[in-house]
Amino acid sequence: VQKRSEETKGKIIHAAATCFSKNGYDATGVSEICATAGVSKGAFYHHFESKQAVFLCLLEGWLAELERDLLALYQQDTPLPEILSRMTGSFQVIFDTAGDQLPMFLEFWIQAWRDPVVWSAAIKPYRRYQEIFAEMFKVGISEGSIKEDIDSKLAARTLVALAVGLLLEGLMDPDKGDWGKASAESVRLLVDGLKKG
Amino acid sequence: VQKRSEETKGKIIHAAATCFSKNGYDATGVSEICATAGVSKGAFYHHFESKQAVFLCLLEGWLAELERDLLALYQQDTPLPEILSRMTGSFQVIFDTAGDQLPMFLEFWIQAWRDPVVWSAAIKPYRRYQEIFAEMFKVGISEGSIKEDIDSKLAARTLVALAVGLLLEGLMDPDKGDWGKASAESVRLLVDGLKKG
Amino acid sequence: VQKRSEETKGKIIHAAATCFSKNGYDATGVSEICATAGVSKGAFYHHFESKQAVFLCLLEGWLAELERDLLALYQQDTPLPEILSRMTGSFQVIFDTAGDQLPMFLEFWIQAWRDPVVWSAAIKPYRRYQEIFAEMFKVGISEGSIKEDIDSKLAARTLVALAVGLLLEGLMDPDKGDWGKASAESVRLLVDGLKKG
Amino acid sequence: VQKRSEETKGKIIHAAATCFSKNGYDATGVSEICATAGVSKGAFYHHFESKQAVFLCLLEGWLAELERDLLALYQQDTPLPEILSRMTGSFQVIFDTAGDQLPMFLEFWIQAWRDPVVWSAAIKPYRRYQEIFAEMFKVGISEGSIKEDIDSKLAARTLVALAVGLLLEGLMDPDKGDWGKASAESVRLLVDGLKKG
DNA sequence: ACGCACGGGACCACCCGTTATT
DNA sequence: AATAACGGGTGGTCCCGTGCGT
Repeated sequence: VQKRSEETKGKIIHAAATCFSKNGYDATGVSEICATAGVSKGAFYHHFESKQAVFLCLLEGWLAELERDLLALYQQDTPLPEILSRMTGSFQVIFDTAGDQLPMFLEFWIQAWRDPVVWSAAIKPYRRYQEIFAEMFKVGISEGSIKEDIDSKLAARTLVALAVGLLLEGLMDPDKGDWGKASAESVRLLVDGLKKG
Repeated sequence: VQKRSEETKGKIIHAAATCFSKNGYDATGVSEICATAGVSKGAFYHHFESKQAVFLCLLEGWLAELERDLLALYQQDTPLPEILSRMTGSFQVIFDTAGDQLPMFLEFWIQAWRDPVVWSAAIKPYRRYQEIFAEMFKVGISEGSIKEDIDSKLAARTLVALAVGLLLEGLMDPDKGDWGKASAESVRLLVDGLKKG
Repeated sequence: VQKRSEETKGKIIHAAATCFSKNGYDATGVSEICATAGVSKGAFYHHFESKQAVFLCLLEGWLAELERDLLALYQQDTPLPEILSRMTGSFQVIFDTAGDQLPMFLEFWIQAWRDPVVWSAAIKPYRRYQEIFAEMFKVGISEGSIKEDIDSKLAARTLVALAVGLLLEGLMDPDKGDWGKASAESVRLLVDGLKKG
Repeated sequence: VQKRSEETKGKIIHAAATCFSKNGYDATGVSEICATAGVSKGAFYHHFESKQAVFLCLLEGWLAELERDLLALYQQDTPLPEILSRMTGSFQVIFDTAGDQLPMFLEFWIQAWRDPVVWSAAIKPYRRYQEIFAEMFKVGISEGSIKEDIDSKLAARTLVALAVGLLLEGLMDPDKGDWGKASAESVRLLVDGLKKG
């Protein structure tokens, strides 16, 4: 079977995520990944063309998961403020569970800025997130929970940017215990200003 | 004289900024910096202890400049919304003038996350920025331009995070012509929600 | 097979011995070793962790061989003076065959003085040699060929020190033709003083 | 005046001795010597042509001192065994006072083996030491304290070699407290074998 | 007599990717 | 499918010595 093969590939991907998170893309060597995964270089280059290929694989998985989560939120039949509240409520959870892989986010960003291949793989999903939120705000306006004079696209853009900014701040701040709560409050501060009444 | 020395050091710093911005810290070689600066490796290591030392030097200069600009804004005797409006108005200018060095910002952040030395050099000024903005908001509340029930610290934190997020977005977006304007609008969206009446 | 591997490793070790002997440990570059061995740097660092690792490998091999030879002498059932005589008789042979690698001995010593790792690798066997000789002298006393009032440990220590001193002298003296004979005479001079009657 | 000049030169020489002893000739950088001496490289290269020049200067000083001490012993009007006894008695003193510079001895030896310039500077004095001792033994024979059938040259050579060997052993042994005494005993063991009666 | 800035060249370690081998 | 050996090249650091200036 090729079950064994899939397993090896999984180990490599997992190891790569760990290494990239810990030391960054550039500073991580292929040998290091192999050692962490417990496989040989031959195995690595059998499954992936290059170091970048693993990185892209990682990126795609991350983006797909993010979009899935987002769409799950969107399709619920709930008022927008409630949705955002839930979302922010899950910030701390995100941090606690996937906190180790969070530095990867920065790594993705920086590589995307430099490498056109990574860029095009990252920018499209990113735009889609903005569109999803814009759609949410539109619904919010039509359902009367958001002020009518708000530009839904601008609001979406702002919200996403704020989230990104808060994420970066969370990276720097060692006080991760409070990060989720504080971030939720920040988002609420923004959203409160958009709410009607 | 040691005028020559200062000149050489300046050339190195400038070259390093260029290279780091273009290729990132890790991918930039010392030889590359030297070649760009037009100096020898001997000269480089005469002025700096290591590659990291140049990086730190760059970071400190950047942070100092930022703080200077911020304090200049703060000390003006103007209503807060007007101050923020001016600030956002200068966003586009920043992008046009120092746009090439903006990737350095990300580089700073990522290195700060990894290296404790860089971190402690970056985190203090960052906290100071937050405090400056918090002070601004306090003044805004007392002068009656900001809602009384706003937590000034939270507002400051949110504003800075938003700025950081917008900056990152600007990096990704090739359409830099509109970035300044769009960012200004985002900030206004946030601030409008905080304004009284 | 891994026969090829063993061969490469052997070539590297041999080349390293040559280079260290000729130019010394510090002055020998890894590239030089590789060039002499006819292998690439990749191969070198595949087989050894560092330059020091090859050195230690060399040292261990040398010490092991020495101990083997010594024990072979010890286990013969012959009167002590005869044993020593044979040993000194082989001095010249040593010089002629392994003469080129003799400078390594000094290199070992100096590195052992400086580096604790090398030191602990060298000092134990060295002490063992002293013990072996001490044992020999004890046997010599009990068999009546050595004066009874001789301290066997002191005699062993003195003999080893003399051998070391003669080795160093041999390094300096370009007149290697006579070195073996002269050294044998020196040792006999010492031993004669210890013999009974 | 050039008193200042001499002072600087002295500082450099002293610093070089310290550095060479601590890290060895090859591993010691000129900058390191300068830093230790508290002078600039300009000063260094004003007084010495190269790193080797300082080394040679050091070597010559050392050899001259040694010869002076030896001749002082020789010219005393004392029986040989007494002279040797005194000499060995001063072993421990040597170790305690000049112990730090003792590694220089090894450094001298190894450099002498490699560099003809150093070699010729070192070999002549070394031979002279042997001759001095040979002369001593001759006197010892004629005064009746040494066996008549002893070859004075061989005895001298053996004695010097033993001293050298003991010196090297002292380098390796961390237990320097006992080294002087033990060495004295070793020399006595050899000399006792040469004494008449 | 001495100080500082500098030149250019090496060295060790390591890294990415490939080939021989199983 | 996976291993181990290998190739060649780069990277940061440091070093010896020079030359200008005082």
